[in-house]
Amino acid sequence: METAFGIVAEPNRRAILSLLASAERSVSEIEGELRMSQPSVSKHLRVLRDAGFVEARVEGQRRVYHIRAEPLQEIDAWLEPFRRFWTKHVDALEAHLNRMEKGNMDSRFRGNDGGARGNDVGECGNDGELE
Amino acid sequence: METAFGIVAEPNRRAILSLLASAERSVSEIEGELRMSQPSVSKHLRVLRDAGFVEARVEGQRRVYHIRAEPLQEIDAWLEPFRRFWTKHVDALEAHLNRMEKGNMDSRFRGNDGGARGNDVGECGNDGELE
DNA sequence: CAGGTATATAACTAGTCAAGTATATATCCT
DNA sequence: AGGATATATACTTGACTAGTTATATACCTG
Repeated sequence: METAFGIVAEPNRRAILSLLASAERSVSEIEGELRMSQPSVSKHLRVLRDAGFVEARVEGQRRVYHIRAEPLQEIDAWLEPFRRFWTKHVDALEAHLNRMEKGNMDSRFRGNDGGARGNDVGECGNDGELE
Repeated sequence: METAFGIVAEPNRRAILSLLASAERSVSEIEGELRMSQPSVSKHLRVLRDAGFVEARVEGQRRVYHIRAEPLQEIDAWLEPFRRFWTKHVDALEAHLNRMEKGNMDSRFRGNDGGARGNDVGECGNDGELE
């Protein structure tokens, strides 16, 4: 499965990515934390690396793997046309914004108020329902 | 493949979803626009329906399918811990926020500064998965 | 009711893929 | 150098899955 979606379809691969999301790790660390066999980890990492999800830094005899953004962004981008299906209602929006901003804004951005960006909004009447 | 990711890994399924993102359609309409065989479309729709991605409304002899948000939101939520990898830089952040807010912010939220929300992050959302 | 249209399902087939076992390569340590 | 540690790869096997063909079901129209 060549596409980013196919790569991420594998549960162990998602587990590896989630693990690396918090901090980079070596193969054996992943092996230990996820309770998978070493060849399995290596093979998944190979797939992830080929697809650009992760990158390895050689450090002695270990390879330390870390996340690369691009393929994940691709998935994020694909979701775009669908977001209107859950950002229509206020509470859903708020929840989503909470999720979005949580832990991402560093102080550099705090002054830049998040709400007032000047883009075309029009109304929020959510008319675009299909029919 | 039970998980939302597995469902979306199939290219034809993504094509169907993308099609339905713009407007609901009947089976034969999908069949025509995507150039796939009717049984194939029906089978994919069955999978998508079972997984909650779409819902069918019976209309005469046609079944009109439309998007349901939940499973897609689930994928969106999974991406959360990774967004920091591309929202670190200003322009990327701005672009992302633009995408997020466009058409979604109503006046109720304009005053609410975006950066200060405080809730816990925890770590990787769904580890206990493997098998 | 008959014939046509729209959609769903069944059975089979071929391709894909993940896990396991065994082995190869590379680096560290003494 | 030699042994231990860390990681990668080869090969096989079993499971799953998408597509096709054929058929079933439901609805609609005259």
